[in-house]
Amino acid sequence: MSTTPTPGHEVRGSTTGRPLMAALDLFGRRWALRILWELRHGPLGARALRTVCDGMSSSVLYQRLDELTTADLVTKNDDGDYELTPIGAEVSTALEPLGNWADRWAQSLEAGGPQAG
Amino acid sequence: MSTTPTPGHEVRGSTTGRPLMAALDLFGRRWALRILWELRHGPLGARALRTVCDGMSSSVLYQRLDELTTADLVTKNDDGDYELTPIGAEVSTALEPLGNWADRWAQSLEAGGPQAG
DNA sequence: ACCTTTGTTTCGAAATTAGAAACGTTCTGG
DNA sequence: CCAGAACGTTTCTAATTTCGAAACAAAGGT
Repeated sequence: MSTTPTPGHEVRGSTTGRPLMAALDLFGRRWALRILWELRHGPLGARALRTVCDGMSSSVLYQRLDELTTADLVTKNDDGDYELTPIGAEVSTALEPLGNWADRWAQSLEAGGPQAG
Repeated sequence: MSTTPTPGHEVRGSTTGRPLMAALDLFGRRWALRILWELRHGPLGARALRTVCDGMSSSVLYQRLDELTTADLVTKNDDGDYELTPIGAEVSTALEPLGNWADRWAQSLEAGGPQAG
């Protein structure tokens, strides 16, 4: 199967076809966000990508790569390495605030703790 | 089981404990991002939340709610409704650029198409 | 030709998600 | 207090997804 979520189509969890819902479906699949994140600094070969992703299973790697390629977020360059497309590169930019947020999150958990009132 | 990813701990897909990796694990679970998104405008009861999420299965809803609560992103208010915590509300803010991105993504797919050169 | 590294596919096992059903509680109206 | 309806939650089985290892082809180096 190869159901890559795309704007304008019904996706898992939403029938509206809104772009954000397609994005949330696509990015909600395991490792999808991570792959984009790891490619943000430049192209990587499949094996290298798997290594930086702490050894994600190859079957999932290729499935995600296929989805992300269909979604035009990732492409294979002339060297055979995977890299972000222009619009794919914008994802990691759009995700940057999330990186900052995560640090604040960590601090807030240290400070108050999840249970501490 | 109840393995809620938190900063400082080993999470699925990363052994470093970096906050972003914990976030990526937590948010990479089905419906997690969507729940935060749907709560961005205010509290919702469980049943209402399930409705706006296009009928996500209740078993997953409560599992996510549990994880997000443990992660201190969601809390249950005095009315019994679920709402974002302060740090949880910052997630949807941090996610806003992603909403804008998704619209550009949709346009870029319409314009060139995934396959079109 | 041989060994090594990389890219990719396949397959059974393990984990996650889906979906429906069920149960207790709360609220509304007698 | 008693029914009925809506809500919150838990539980169980089936389907889907992900894991993890193994295998094979292609490319490079010696």
